[in-house]
Amino acid sequence: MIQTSRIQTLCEAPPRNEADYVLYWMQQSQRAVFNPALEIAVEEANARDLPVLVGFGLTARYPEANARHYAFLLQGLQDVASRLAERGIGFVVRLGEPPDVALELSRRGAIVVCDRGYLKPQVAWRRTLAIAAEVRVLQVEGDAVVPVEVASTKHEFAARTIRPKIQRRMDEFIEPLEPRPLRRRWAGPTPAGLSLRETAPVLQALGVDNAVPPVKRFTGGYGEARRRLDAFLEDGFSRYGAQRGKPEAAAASHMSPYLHYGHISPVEIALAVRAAAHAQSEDRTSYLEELIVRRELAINHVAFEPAYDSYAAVPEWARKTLAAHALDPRPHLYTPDEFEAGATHDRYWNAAMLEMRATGYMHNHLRMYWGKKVLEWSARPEQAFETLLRLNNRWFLDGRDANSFMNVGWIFGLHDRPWGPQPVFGTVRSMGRNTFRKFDADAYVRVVEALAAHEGHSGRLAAGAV
DNA sequence: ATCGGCTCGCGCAA
DNA sequence: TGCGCGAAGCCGAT
Repeated sequence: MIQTSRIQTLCEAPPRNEADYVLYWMQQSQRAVFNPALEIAVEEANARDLPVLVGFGLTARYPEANARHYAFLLQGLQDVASRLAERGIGFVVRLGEPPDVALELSRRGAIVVCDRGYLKPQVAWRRTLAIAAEVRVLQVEGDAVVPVEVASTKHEFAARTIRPKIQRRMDEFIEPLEPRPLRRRWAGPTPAGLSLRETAPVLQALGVDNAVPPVKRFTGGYGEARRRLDAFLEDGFSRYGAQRGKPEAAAASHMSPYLHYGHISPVEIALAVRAAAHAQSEDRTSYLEELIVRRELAINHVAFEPAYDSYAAVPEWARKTLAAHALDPRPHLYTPDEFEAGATHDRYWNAAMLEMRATGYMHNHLRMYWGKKVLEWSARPEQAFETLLRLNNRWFLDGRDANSFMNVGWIFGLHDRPWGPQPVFGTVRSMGRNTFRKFDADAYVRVVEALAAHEGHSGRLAAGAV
């Protein structure tokens, strides 16, 4: 049963009688497993004795998109292609603006089903289609556990304000989703589209920024996401409680890039975590807190704060105190390029930057330290915000996510409380060397050097003064 | 090693 | 209107 609160009608036009298929316009939920939009499309098709066609619009014009992001995305689409073929569902990927691709394919469709995204470009795409479409368009929200407006109808101030609202409702939404039997398999020729057999020619055709190369550390797609999840639950989860604060221990599940591209459903992860055999109940609780409460606080932030991608999204108390300290002397001052090059005096900070550049990932706790230092070592907080957002969105596989905007905002006080005043930070929380009391920072540097070498980065980190 | 103070605003109890 | 409390802070006193 798919909860009706996951479904919204974006275009009220009647379904088309003379149609060849039901179209699922896939953009956010890039998976063929545990995808409620896909299952709704199957139900709609079965009701009309039609096959299902899944269409995906691939644009190189998405803000800040680069070869790293697209290689991962295309691996995910390869996984989608093989699973849909097995299930007898048609699949076409076309170059173009997603709503244009969807509109074109909708002309032979009885209805259109799409998934939901929360960022401004994703919302705009769906609005564009909804205005132009000549058939009914249904949106199915499959990448949040609790649909955004069910959790809250306003911008939440902090985790503690949204937590009870989510916890009250989440059990209704943590339910299995079985694939529906398909009445009619896709039989005709597949509409013209890109071949996904090889990703390199597609990257070439897209002409995306090659300065940020693909990574070996993470391979995209549902199959890979599920394999990692199972390995984590078998092995890592038993160490999660004790080790999760330790970036050098690799005790994390690394689901964030997969969640960002919709390669795996958060509901599927939540079910698996609840069922995990060797887990302590505390570990389950803290994992679900991050997966659901924290992640959906980020979704609430981008859904209800239109300025989420600018410094204006930082709460007023924090902007005031940072402004009052804008002229404080900075003991170290770097340009955005120096940050990006990992050329600071701080060896541990540089290691974090190298992990990000070389592998597209950074441990959560280090993301905080790393970000707080960019605030501390930039000439102005507004500039630090821009630097952080750019680095996040450029190098992280999970960049350009709702979480990216929340994490950057948190550095400046978003969803946080004030603390005793410090230079530069004012009453915004600062972070310093205490961070490294909690884990073996030198071991972390060695881990990063090994990971970077595996990605083809030569040489060791410069010694640095710290 | 541990503890209190620093400081703001939401949301609930009253 | 008062009060408890919050993403993992820092500093100084004991």
